[in-house]
Amino acid sequence: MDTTQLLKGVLDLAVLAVLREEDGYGYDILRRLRGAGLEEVGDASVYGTLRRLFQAGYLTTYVVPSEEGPHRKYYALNSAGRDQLTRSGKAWRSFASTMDGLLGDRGVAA
Amino acid sequence: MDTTQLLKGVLDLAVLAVLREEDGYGYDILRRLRGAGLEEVGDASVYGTLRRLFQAGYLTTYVVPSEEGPHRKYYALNSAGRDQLTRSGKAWRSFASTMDGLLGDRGVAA
DNA sequence: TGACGGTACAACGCATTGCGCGGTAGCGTC
DNA sequence: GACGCTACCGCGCAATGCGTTGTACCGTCA
Repeated sequence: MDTTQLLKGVLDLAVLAVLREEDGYGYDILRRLRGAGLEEVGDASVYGTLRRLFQAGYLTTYVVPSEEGPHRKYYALNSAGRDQLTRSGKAWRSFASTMDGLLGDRGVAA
Repeated sequence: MDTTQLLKGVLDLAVLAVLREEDGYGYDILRRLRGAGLEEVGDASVYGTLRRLFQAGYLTTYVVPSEEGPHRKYYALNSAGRDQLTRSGKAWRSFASTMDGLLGDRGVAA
């Protein structure tokens, strides 16, 4: 099972979705994603995605020094990010239902 | 909407699913995929995927000369291909439901 | 004190894979 | 005989997730 390829193009959406609930920093987001079921996400993927989303203008960021470890770079959704989350969410649902149609109503694995 | 990245890792599954119903040749599969909703699939992607799946041992192939055009290279699922279709289908459903969970039960776009 | 482990971030290069573009070729039509 | 549809393929590009390595902060425990 290679979740790697399935993640392509959806990790952005997953990160945006996780940030919708609450600001977060990389390491934290990584754990939230894994906790949600995406257990095979690599840390480098999350950090890279965050930088990409930030550069695309979907996130704001601020550094919070921690007294119990290294500093934490928090990321937060801005309005462009929320728009993007809505758009990507719609695209995902549409795509997913197309795939479900292709796989057959009775289910491939049934 | 960039379906390109969403397709990554799912085109294999889509092609296998289309072939489950009936043998097909590249150009035909392309039209079936587009008809099913994957309208932005490029022809090169389909031909490449078919070659990859064949090389992986999931497909058998045979050439049928056509009297109304160039020859057609048909592809058919073998038992390994059907197994793979089942596995990939399960992986897809599991992944999709994880994503749906992340997007929230009430829906992002609601 | 210093070795270890957990937290936290980032850079580098690799592998996969979908796509655009161009090319070859058979066939019918006008 | 130029065009257009069918049908297939090769080449190089771009996007993106990942493994690895490196940096650095902190507490614990020997």
